[in-house]
Amino acid sequence: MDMPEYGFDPLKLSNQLCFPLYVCSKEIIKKYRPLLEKLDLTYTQYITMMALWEEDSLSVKELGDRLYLDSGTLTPLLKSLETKGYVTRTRLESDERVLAVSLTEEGKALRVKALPIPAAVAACTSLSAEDARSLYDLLYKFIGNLRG
Amino acid sequence: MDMPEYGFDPLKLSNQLCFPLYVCSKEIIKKYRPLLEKLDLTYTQYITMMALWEEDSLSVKELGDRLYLDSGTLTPLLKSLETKGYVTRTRLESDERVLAVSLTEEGKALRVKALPIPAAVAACTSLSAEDARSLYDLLYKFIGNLRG
DNA sequence: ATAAATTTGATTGCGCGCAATTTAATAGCA
DNA sequence: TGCTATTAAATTGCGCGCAATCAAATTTAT
Repeated sequence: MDMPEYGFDPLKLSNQLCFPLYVCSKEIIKKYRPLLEKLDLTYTQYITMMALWEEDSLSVKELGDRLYLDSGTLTPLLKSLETKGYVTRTRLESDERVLAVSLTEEGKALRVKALPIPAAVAACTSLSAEDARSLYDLLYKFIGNLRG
Repeated sequence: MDMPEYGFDPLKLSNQLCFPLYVCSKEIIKKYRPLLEKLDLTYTQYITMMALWEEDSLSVKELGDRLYLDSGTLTPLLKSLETKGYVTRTRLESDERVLAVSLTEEGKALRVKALPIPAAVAACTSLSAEDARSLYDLLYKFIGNLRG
């Protein structure tokens, strides 16, 4: 027989922290889509390019560490970026297990077209600078705690 | 010819707000996986069940509005939940376009097995109560701004 | 030197997530 | 009454996201 319940319901959607995280992530990525379409990139491809714009020639492993993605996601994604002509994939002579991913000239040039994107997306959100900063800090605190 | 750049780089991964959102969402859902496995639910199925535990018998449309999901995601997901025996799918006589999703007895009973999950996940995060509250509030502020 | 363990990446398979299209049913209106 | 517009789901197709497995190369310990 069911007992009546009082007070806090741990299973209410509005009592979850994960649910708004999940929604925010999806909804904000949705804002990127029309902008990235012009560059022929998906969001995951975009952050991969960002990692390479910061440091050209990274291994799949290094990319995975920085982007929190594994090879099951990266391998087909990198092949797709190679097909688009944005990156090359070359195995190291010194260690044939390591696949080095590097930008092509076209891939490097794409960065200029991507430059206005962050501000364009930020314009959709209308969070104050302080709120955005707080959110940023809390998210990284969260990630830091999770990694273990 | 390239100009040297000074100061803020809008395309640095560490200058993005979306990236840590995306990572947090994925990493926290990863924490749910082993817990939900025991209930034979994925995370998306879990939040669908949560919506139904809150209010039994919702249309696909209502579920989509509450969960920020569309029919392309929900239709196969709900068929899967039906196959597992957790929900039924019935069209309304009054309006045959509307598909009512309702809990079976097994689906209702599953709630008890799910009760300890939120606390178990919260234990992984070790955010203080105040930080969790701040994060929660900022995320909903963010969602509120995005909906337009 | 050689066997065992580790590391790196590829592959496979499944479940979203979503845009676009289609089908069916209802509501609004001349 | 019909005609149109709208709404609700389903369907299709593609790209992740990730667990699990596999193969190859390297490191290590004996």
